[in-house]
Amino acid sequence: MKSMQPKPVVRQSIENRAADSLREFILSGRVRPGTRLTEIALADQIGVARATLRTGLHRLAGEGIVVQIPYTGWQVTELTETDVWELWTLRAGLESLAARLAAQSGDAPSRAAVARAYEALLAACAKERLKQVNACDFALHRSIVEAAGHARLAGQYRLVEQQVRLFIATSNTCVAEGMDDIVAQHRAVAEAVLSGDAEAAARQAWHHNESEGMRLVAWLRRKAGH
Amino acid sequence: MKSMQPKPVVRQSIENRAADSLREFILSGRVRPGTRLTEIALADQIGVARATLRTGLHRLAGEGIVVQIPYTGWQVTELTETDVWELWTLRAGLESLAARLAAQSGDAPSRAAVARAYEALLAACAKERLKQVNACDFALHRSIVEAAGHARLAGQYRLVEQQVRLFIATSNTCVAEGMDDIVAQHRAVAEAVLSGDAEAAARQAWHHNESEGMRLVAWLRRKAGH
DNA sequence: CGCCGGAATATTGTTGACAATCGCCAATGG
DNA sequence: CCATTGGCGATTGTCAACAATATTCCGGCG
Repeated sequence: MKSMQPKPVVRQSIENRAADSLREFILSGRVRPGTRLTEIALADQIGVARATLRTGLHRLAGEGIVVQIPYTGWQVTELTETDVWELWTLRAGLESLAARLAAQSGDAPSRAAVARAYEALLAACAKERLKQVNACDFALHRSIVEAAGHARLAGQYRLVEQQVRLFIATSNTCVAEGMDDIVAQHRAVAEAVLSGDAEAAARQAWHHNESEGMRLVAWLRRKAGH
Repeated sequence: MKSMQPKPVVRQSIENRAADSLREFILSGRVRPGTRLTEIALADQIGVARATLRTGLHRLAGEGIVVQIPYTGWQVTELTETDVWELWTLRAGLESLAARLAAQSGDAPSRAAVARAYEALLAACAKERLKQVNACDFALHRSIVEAAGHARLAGQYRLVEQQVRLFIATSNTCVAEGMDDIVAQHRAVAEAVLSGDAEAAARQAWHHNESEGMRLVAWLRRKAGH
């Protein structure tokens, strides 16, 4: 009877809590790319010592979310057209590998998770709720990567995903071109993974991310040409 | 006239120097996997304050070289059979992508660097100096990744490479099965990259790393079976 | 002798104070 | 007027001290 017991205390250092709080804040898009963040202000805002906050910031710098400017401050990462190309090609490469591994050796529970994530995406598209579609889109990608059963791959993918989130939250773009397009692109990947077709899964995962990345790069170019 | 000017002063924070010193120490193989490292001892050894050293350790933890045990100490990462599989599959995936990009769009200087690195590997194999062969092997791989012109890919590859180095430095194994094998495996990759054949480059880079990884996993299994 | 509980020890986690650096602005000199 | 220099303020970088935690050790009891 779990409900008869008090909930276990979650142990997490203040340093890690600070990093998590900062990450959430920055990935929310509420602070613009290039914004200077100072340790004194942030430490005051989240209620920890400055040195504790530094640990968090160093961690986010390692994740590519902030950039350290020595003796000056920290900046929220700005993502250029080249950065977008890099993120989407890297995401394509990592996901392609994950889809291949998931198709080859994903176990029944992880396959079920992929199937559920795909169904959730379909349902969100049917309701045409863009925010929910976006969340389900990420969740499907993630479920495929988790289905690969490869911790390092999942860890590296998470770093890329965070930067993809940062870009989407701060760039005022809509990644997809329509609900039908979203469904079609993800169907090919999901079906290949679920049917165990490793080659097709790898190819479709690559293609989906690559084409999305090229679309975004083109969007950035048009935007820059105003 | 560069020689008419004093050499620029290299600015690097003590925190970063500490991280570099620690990384070099650990990757040298002079400390065994699983060894507990304490902040007090390390800080004393490298001559910085403990809090400064902590920053360095946190950085290495983010790179997967050490593991943080809260309130207890830090440990040099131990790499299991699963870890080896992960490292080599991930390295294969990243290098496959890099080789594809290098073959597609590597510029002339970076291609020349790949060619030089390959020639250096051939020369080292001809002399049968294993330590030099190993260094040239890493250098060739790196040159291909740099030729991709993709900073994030190169950054993520570096993290994998460090852990590969850690494994090799601490595992008492010889990765290759002979000079002829080394040459043959690397020739296929180098030639595909240099000839601009993206598909072949990707395929050969994957195959080389995958087969090497499988060999190591098999070696670990034999070793564990004693 | 083995187990358990409490205390001690050795460390890490957090904090605040001092040292170092950078950027900006004003003053000075050519 | 423009370029250079110096000073100051705002921050970051580093350090040492205190707080918190986990492990080890020791003593007592069954």
